[in-house]
Amino acid sequence: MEREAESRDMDDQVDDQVGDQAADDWLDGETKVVEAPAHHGDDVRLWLRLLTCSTLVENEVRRRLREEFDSTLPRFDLLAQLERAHDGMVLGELSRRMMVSAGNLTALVDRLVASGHVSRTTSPADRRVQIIALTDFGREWFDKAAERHGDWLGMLFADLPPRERASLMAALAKLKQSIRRGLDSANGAGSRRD
Amino acid sequence: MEREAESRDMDDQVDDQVGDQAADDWLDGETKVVEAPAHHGDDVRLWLRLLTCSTLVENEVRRRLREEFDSTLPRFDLLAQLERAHDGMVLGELSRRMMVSAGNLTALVDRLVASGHVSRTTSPADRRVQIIALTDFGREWFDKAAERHGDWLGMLFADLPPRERASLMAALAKLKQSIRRGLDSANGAGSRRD
DNA sequence: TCGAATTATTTCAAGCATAAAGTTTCTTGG
DNA sequence: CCAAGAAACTTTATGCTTGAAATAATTCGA
Repeated sequence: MEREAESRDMDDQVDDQVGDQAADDWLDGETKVVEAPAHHGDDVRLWLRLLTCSTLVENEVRRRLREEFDSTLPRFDLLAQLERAHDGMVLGELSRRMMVSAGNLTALVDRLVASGHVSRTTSPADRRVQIIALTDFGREWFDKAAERHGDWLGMLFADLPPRERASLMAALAKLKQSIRRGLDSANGAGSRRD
Repeated sequence: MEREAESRDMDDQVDDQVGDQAADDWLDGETKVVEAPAHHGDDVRLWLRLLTCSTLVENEVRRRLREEFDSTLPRFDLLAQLERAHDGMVLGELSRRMMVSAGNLTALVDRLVASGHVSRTTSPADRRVQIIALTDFGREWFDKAAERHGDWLGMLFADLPPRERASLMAALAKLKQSIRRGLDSANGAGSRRD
């Protein structure tokens, strides 16, 4: 078995000696010999490193939102999605973009309506549809928070050399493509529009 | 204000025309002129891209853990931490490694004790301390789950070209360093041992 | 047209996560 | 020795998150 429990924080101290031996255990074109338990050690390490970085950033952003704005990341995220949609956005679309379940949003939107940041309107065309939109107050609030949000990220990423930054952006784009393809092939090859 | 609400999913379609004009608004070595609201557009884009990737992976791993093992990511994470600690691990250490609050773990450990995956023992040396350890059953379970976990990641990352993979690993290491430094300088410069 | 299927959202139960306050136990300085 | 303080953990209140089931509205086919 693979030992993958390297503490998410120690991943750069861990000795990387897995050595992909699982080239391909095929005798001919049809018979697989050993059902080789390919280790995927590199994959796990990559994932843990990615996860560590996003957790660190996420926790800091959460902390700051709470301390400076007495708010939360989901609230900020939702307003951020709405910020460009000047005519509001349908709840389902919000759900897809934020990659969270619709059931989740019901309560979140409730709270944001209660605090005056967004409005919720039933679509006249289709009475099933809820349209969520920023209020003026919500927009003002978001503008302030977004500026600080940028500052925090700037601070966190300040020591990343430009070279690494560029290659990170490029590699993450490739990674995302790979993930999407992986999701498509594994699960139904249904149309991915999100 | 910066417009940063590019849907986390559309970030590679978005036209990147921010154009870092905020070089440095200094007249001499002492006086900052405009308190320039540096946009940090690149920082935000980098963050959103990172976040999208980890959310996609995380959601898929959660889904699979639930469907194939009727389990959750926090449960898996906790067992993964324990897997290497053959004499168990103190709850506080677990909390630090998993980057979650201790209060959170109390209930999570309760459930894992109830399901027979881990044991919880009060340290004889210090009766405040709780030692959490894998049971045999927990270890067997984890071994199976970890193998599948590796498979899933292998599938998701399969289409990532080796070149990008290498530069991603390297760049993420740098990124993590930058984040850590950012956290240290912003908040207290207290000793970071985690 | 009318009933079945589909779509959009809400409700529900359970689990995850946090910060702040509380409890128990240890440590330490006087 | 013994209080003050620190440390490890738990409790509490609140919010986020999910999947599954329920509800309501629309669409579509016969």
